[in-house]
Amino acid sequence: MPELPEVEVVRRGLAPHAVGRTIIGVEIRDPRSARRQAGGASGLEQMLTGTTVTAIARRGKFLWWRLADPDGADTGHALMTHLGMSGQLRVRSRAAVPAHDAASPGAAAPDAAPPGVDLPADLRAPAPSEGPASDPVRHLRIRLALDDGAHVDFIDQRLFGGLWTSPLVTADDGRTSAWGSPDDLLPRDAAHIARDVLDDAADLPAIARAIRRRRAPVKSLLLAQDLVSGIGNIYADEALWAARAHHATPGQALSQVRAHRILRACRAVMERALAVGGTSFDALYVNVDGRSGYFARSLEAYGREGEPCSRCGTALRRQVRSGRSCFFCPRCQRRR
DNA sequence: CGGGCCCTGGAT
DNA sequence: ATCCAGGGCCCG
Repeated sequence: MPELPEVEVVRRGLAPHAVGRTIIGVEIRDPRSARRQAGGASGLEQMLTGTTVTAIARRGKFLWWRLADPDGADTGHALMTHLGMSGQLRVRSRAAVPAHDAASPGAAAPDAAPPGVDLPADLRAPAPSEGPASDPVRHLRIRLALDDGAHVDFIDQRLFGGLWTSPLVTADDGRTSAWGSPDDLLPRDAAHIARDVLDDAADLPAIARAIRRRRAPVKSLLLAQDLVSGIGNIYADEALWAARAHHATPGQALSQVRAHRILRACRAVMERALAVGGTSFDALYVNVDGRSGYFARSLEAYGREGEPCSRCGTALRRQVRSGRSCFFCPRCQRRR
């Protein structure tokens, strides 16, 4: 499940392949992955085709591509990417396309290619029904063809993510809007997202004060992306474990010191995850599967119900709150 | 502010 | 055959 560190790994992996490239073709194999696009699938094709990527930026779990017209002027819209639960972006150079990935005769419907774009046969996506359920190719939803022969595949098994364009607005604090952003502009659809804990412009003491004004359980406040962004269910549990805080403690019940400590724990766990995520990176494969690297080894709380707490040996417990699992140590993480 | 919904496929 | 996981958005 991609949270901030995984999305940042994707940003860093995508940028060197995409920045400076022109999008010459857009193939939407499942319009549900473009459902947030005004004008639907054809709207997305029209907005992207012929534009040049000038930057890849990220705030929280939202990733966006800055786009310029052929004359170099900013289009005023960004290509938004959200990975949701299962989204991946994969960059493939033309040479790296596997043989089975090339469309066999008759595999792709005649109308699969976008109007006005003649994609070479080896750049066309395979039919969605091909391959076993475990094959990521089966979940290829959108393919962007770049002018150097490479393409970027958006793969999303559970369809919670998507690609769509959003007009640029100005960040209200006037600072650089996000990691990788060249200026203070950001997409309107990301303007309500708070700065994330790795953002230099994030004011952790101010966020701590905001948490302390709220009555809701601290974990649900950590997950509120308009308060502080980038934290998902897994890293929330990890940070609360590290800060020895109980997920159900009301924000109002926290001292400023404790609230600040929890936020610093969020930052620390994200930094550690990002450092590990970088190791599983491959130049031609933008890996977003966080489980493969960091998750297997470093999780202290998440998914470890019944296992001993590494600090005190007490069996970790699991509770369901608001439909989400909370893993915690009943001894280290007291509700206060 | 909590719950339902969007989705799929692996686990039970 | 049913349940469950997850992020974000919309509803009440």
